[in-house]
Amino acid sequence: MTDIKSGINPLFLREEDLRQGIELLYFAYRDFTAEPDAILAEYGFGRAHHRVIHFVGGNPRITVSELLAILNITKQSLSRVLSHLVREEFIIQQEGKQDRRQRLLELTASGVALERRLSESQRRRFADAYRNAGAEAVEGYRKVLMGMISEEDRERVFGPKSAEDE
Amino acid sequence: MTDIKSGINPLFLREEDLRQGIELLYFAYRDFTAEPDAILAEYGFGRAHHRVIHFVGGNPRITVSELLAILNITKQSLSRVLSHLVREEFIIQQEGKQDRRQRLLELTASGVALERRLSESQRRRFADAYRNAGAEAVEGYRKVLMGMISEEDRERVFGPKSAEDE
DNA sequence: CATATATGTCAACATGACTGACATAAAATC
DNA sequence: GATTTTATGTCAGTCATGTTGACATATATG
Repeated sequence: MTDIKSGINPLFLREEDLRQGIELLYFAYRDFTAEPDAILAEYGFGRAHHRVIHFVGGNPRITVSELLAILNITKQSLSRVLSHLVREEFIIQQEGKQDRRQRLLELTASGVALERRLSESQRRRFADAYRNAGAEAVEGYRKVLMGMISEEDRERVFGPKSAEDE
Repeated sequence: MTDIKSGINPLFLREEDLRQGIELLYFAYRDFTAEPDAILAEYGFGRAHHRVIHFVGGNPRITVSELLAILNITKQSLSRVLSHLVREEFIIQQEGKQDRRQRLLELTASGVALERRLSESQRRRFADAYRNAGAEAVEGYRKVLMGMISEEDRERVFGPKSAEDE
């Protein structure tokens, strides 16, 4: 099943290597969230807050529904962390001008500061790993993971470079 | 931050690219757990059960403390899922021969069957991504992620099995 | 005007982490 | 042989973050 398909079965498709790939992803993800988790705890925030801060930071004036589509959680789940972040003034909501039902989300100054602090930790980790692995390896990392994520996410998050709506 | 340290600052260390690397890891991890989660739900199991099944499957006769060290959770957390898996006969515990305090863990026949089913889903995903990306990219993927995980995990999980790159 | 959409809220529940305290059997050590 | 340490388990409570379902309100759209 892992094998016979095109007749060719490259070495890196051996079960053992696939298993290694799986575990690498598991451990890397775990280690990569550890440091931000510790920072967030200082503020009484959790990983869910981080995600919101990350994507609002990267997509200023994003709508609630766009954010929900990216995070792929229910509005009730988002509501808890988002209102928490708004209450503590890390995020502000502004009424949309074209569509006044929308609450456009943006980081406040403290939101930006926290976002920087959190992402710095992760960027450092990536920068180190990238530097040690080299440019070619980075390209490989991208290729493999890009092939693993759903087309939906790929288009939504990595596809567009053009500004749209609003 | 996107630092100047060795004087050289390769293109792939630009903040934008580091951010892409971070998001790739986030989305890949999420998508990669989705299918197993659905399978597990059939059995009334969750992601925590999957981890136990995975590492017991890959390390037959593992002790509880070794498993705890790999999973990096408390014994109380492990206890809940492990006893569940034992009760439903996906895992058996055998008294250690040298050390009779130990409960060596092993998958039962149904445990193996479930492990196969879960890992098949993830192996397929990896095999596809690997095949599309090519051998060189796979090597890059490994290099980057290996550099991102803690030394502890690297040694414990990837050390003894396969001698890793230079 | 009628309906669809964007957002929010209440309430209940599940999962999987955590801490802290305590229990038992067996191994290791004095 | 007595004591201490280790491997494991258990009770009880808490927290973060996900879920479903029902309902509310303002605004946009046909």
